[in-house]
Amino acid sequence: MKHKTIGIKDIAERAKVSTGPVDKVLNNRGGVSKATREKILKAIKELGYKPNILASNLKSGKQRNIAVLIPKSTPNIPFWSLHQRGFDAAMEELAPFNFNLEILNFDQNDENSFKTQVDRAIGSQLDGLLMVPIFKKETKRLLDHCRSTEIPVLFFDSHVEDLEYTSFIGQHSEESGFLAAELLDKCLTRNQKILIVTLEEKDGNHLHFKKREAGFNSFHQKTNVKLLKYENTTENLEKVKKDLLGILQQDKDIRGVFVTNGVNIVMPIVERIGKENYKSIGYDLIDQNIHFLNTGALDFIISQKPARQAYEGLKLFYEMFVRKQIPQKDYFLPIDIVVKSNLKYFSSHITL
Amino acid sequence: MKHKTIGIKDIAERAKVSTGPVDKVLNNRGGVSKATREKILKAIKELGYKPNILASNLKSGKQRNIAVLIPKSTPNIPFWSLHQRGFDAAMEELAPFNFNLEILNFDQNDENSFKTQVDRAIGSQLDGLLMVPIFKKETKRLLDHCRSTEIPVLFFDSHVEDLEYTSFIGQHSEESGFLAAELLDKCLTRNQKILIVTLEEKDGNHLHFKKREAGFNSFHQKTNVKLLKYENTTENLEKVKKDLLGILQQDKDIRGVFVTNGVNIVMPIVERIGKENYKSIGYDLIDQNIHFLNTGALDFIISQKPARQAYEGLKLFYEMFVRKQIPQKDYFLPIDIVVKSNLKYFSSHITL
DNA sequence: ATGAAAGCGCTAACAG
DNA sequence: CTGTTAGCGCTTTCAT
Repeated sequence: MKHKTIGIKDIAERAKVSTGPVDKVLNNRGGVSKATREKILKAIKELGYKPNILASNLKSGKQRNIAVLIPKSTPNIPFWSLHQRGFDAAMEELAPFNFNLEILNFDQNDENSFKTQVDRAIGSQLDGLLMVPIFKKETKRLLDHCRSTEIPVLFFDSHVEDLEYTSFIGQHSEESGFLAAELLDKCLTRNQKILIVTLEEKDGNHLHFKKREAGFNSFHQKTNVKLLKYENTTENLEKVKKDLLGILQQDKDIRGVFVTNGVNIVMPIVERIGKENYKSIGYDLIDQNIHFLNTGALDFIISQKPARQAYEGLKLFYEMFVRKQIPQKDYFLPIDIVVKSNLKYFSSHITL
Repeated sequence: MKHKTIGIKDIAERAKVSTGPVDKVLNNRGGVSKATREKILKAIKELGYKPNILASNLKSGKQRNIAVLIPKSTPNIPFWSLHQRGFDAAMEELAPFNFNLEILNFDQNDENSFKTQVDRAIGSQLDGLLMVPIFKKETKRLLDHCRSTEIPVLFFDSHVEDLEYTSFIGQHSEESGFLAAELLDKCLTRNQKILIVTLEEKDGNHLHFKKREAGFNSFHQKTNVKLLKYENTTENLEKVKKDLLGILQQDKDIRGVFVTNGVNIVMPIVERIGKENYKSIGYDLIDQNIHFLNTGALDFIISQKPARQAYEGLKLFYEMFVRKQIPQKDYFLPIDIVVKSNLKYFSSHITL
């Protein structure tokens, strides 16, 4: 069954022009008189023309250069290495379309390193930019450049308000906190208290943590559950540990622990006192955290789905460049709940 | 930067033949002498040739006919309507590659209707078959036909042992049951009992339910938690309801409810007695179940990800036909935990 | 501003 | 069995 495809030639014929102008109209390249443009658009509509992306990409065969501005992974913060799987998967899938990825790493605690990479991005010949917008001022500078050169910019991981970007992909942090609260609530009784812990890198980007906490609190506005809060930097870890130990030992009504960041530091203390006394929840599927899921000390992990963010980000460029679709503004990924029994699905390479 | 692509011509040149035989070797079409075949394969390897799927599909432009053998959705069992979203998404994404879907519905309680559709599938000109293998005998007949005509067959939703199929996509039912047990265990104390409920259609396919239960039991081999079990068909619903009400009222130590099937029938009874007394978990994101998640009567839903199964199934055919990849045997999708707070991500059309 | 025409890399039909 | 060749639908260059 050879479904008669209508192509650029049919349009040309119908509009009584040749294929040259038709192509120009289809790709908004200009250089077509108003009159013929009208005729062509009319023919396109009448014939219900759908472009053949295979033919179009076969002919042009052009490279699409995508730069990825992402913090570098460190032994302490291996989180940023989790994205690679998604980049790899997408590149593999998009291989026929000549995507070209340049990863630009920076130190998330050092604005200068960010600036350096922003400069490199501005200097290179880009078709698209996928970035974690950690530092606002430099991000704005980069964004201005991209706007003037019409390069689409996708944010991932972190959201920044009132900046003009193309699209965002990531987790809704408040909702993840709200979800965490619901989960702990199911495991605890009403007279039990919950400790909220946030441990921060000294100069880091803490937006996520605040939002998670806000979401958590928002759930508990309707309950009478007592929430305690401990917040500190990771500069003096010994003090942090002593503090936490003290808090948990002193108040035996604390039975829930919500860690917005640094769950791998908190869990050894919980284990010391007795993991069977606590229900706990933390973020991110890094090995240090997974360990405590396996020992049973940590009950839940909420994943930000870094690999999926990376994968969907690149696919979004495919949608834009190859399929000429206009993306939605924001893509909030599903918030996955990971426990010991379903861990393998999320840590393995099976799915993203 | 024009990365010099090596094509079929380069191979021909290198092997001192023309493109004709090269194409035949690449596509295993036969009709090539052993000697030239060797030369060509050598050249392919030496040059690291990668086929250009754009060109290949542009030229051949052939239709791929995929039949989908799936139970029909009914008001009572809307589950089978959830797949459509996945089919739609995949078809949209694969539009350039001329896939053609034929949905063959059957009554999952009527082997005859299945047979009818098997006949239709055998009679039509297929390139691939995506099916729920409910009835073993007829499935085998269809499989034999497909093997002899070299049509790849993907099973989804249900797994059938010792049948030769290409690949399976779905949920690992035992593991989902094990997960359910872990979740309830987090919410209950050791002296509380759990009721396992299975409600079956009279002639249905109950493999999933048994496996879920087995997984659940397997978790509790290491605990001292008391498990009770209630199993019945949905033929006499009044009796079922009376039975359940009796069981729950009589034994106030029952605080957990695990429903392998029919959670929408069980939950009204839980609500009647007092939903705050129970932690409960059931399967499938159909509206009737979602309702109880929203009222707070049902704590967890495990989704089989029907839309994702449908989507991945079609994508697998894309991998096979277009990208000429050989699929793995089994794809077990991640087991998602859905609670009230993250429900919207799984019921909406955002992601699959 | 428009038309004509040469391919992109591959397939498939046909001739040798 | 092997070589030749005409396109697939679109982009792009060059001439008009």
